Amino acid sequence: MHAGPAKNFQTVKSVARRGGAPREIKGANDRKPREERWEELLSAAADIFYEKGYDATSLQDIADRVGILKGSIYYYIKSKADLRDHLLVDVHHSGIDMMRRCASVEGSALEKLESMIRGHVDYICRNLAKTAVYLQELKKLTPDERAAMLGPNTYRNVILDVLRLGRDEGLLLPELDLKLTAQVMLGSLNSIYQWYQPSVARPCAAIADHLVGVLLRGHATEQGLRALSRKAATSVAGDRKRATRA
Amino acid sequence: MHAGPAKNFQTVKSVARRGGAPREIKGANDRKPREERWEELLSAAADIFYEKGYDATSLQDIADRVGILKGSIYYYIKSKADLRDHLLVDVHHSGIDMMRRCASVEGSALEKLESMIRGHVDYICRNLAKTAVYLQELKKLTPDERAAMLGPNTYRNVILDVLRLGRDEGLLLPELDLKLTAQVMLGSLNSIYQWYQPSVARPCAAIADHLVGVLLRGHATEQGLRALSRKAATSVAGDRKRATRA
DNA sequence: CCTACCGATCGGTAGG
DNA sequence: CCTACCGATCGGTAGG
Repeated sequence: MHAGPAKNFQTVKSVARRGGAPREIKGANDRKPREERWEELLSAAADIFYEKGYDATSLQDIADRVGILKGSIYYYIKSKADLRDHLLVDVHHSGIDMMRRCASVEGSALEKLESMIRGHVDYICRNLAKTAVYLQELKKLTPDERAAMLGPNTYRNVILDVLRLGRDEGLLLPELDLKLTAQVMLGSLNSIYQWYQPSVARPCAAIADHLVGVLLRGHATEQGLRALSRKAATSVAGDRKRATRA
Repeated sequence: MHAGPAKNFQTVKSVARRGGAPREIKGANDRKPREERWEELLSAAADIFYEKGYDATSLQDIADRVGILKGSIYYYIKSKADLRDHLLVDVHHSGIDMMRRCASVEGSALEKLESMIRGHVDYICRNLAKTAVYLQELKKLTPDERAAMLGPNTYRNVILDVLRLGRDEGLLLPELDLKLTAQVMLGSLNSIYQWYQPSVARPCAAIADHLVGVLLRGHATEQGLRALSRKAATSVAGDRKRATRA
């Protein structure tokens, strides 16, 4: 299943300890620092949860991948759900932070939106396993559990704030239901994890470009699109101009 | 493989036949006809798979909901996976059929596209549990398993065909990568199952309207949008015109 | 982190 | 469809 060193080196250890000699005799098989092992556990858990799903993953699977015994995992966690919750909280906060930074770039609401789209697509592609676990397992929690675990901040609200700004600036179509818009935008971006697979042929940036184009054209006013195309050569509106010329 | 349960209804039948008397002595506790029970099983399975996920659902859960013993489920299926596969195949074929019918409406590619969007949104909202199970469990299969179970036809290809038509008609932006476009469109529509919950406040049709608007504006040429707005008073392009005027 | 272990539950089956 | 059952595995724990 995985090629690693032999796993039961305990006897050697106790012998070495009793002898008074430094216990790092076996080098490669030595215990790792707590923090390091913990990171290994989190990342192995994310990978296997991604491959098989949380429920179908046993602690045995995770222990095997990391190279310890199943029971030893309880040296680090209190329950299987505990391991999952650590992942959810980590992903949530790092993702929301990223989204916030993107929302705070200088420029119009459309430029903020473009930055958020690129940031989110990039984040998902770079953290496929963790994002997938996050999105899939979050749905199984009740709203109360979710709020207790992650706090009141949501991706949807970060997007919604920028949408409201854009509407006030006259850059977004006035007939849009902004809450629905935020939900659909977020869903469209999130759905990437369902089909994306790292590939040279279609890099992550190409997907981001595509989504920026479709979503901005889909929601912005003519005025908004013109303002955007006046600015950047790399922007969507720019792409559209170029394509139209060709 | 998926044409309903095997047809060996043995014991009870033969007893009834042999005795000649009607076997409906116990009234409330009576066995239901095989087909009826089978439908109950499929629908209970879909609901519970949706609530807890396939892996976290035990056959005991399903048996309890239907009111039979766990072991008795094997009168209808050969394995737990068998039950899931029946659901996947059913949803796939009924969904693809619906999509095909939408794609064959008279009119331009944009009108076909609008019909497909409405049809798919409606299908998801009306079959939330089954769709969710379909989308979630399908991802866990290898491409080979998927092809063996569902055949070569995919949602993505039905959409792709219409997109190619639209590009040839000059109704879609020429710079679009159509395969990527089909994938993203499908993902955007599918993501509805992640957050939709039946509600009077925001009916399914409002979501469909929104997506038709965003997706058509996001992908169509000016010419395509104008042609569409010339036709229907309820179309998106019409909405945009009205909004711009306001 | 390992040893050694437990109760509960799981999918599944033989036979009627 | 029920009775009666099984081997395997699961999450988890006491104690070092």
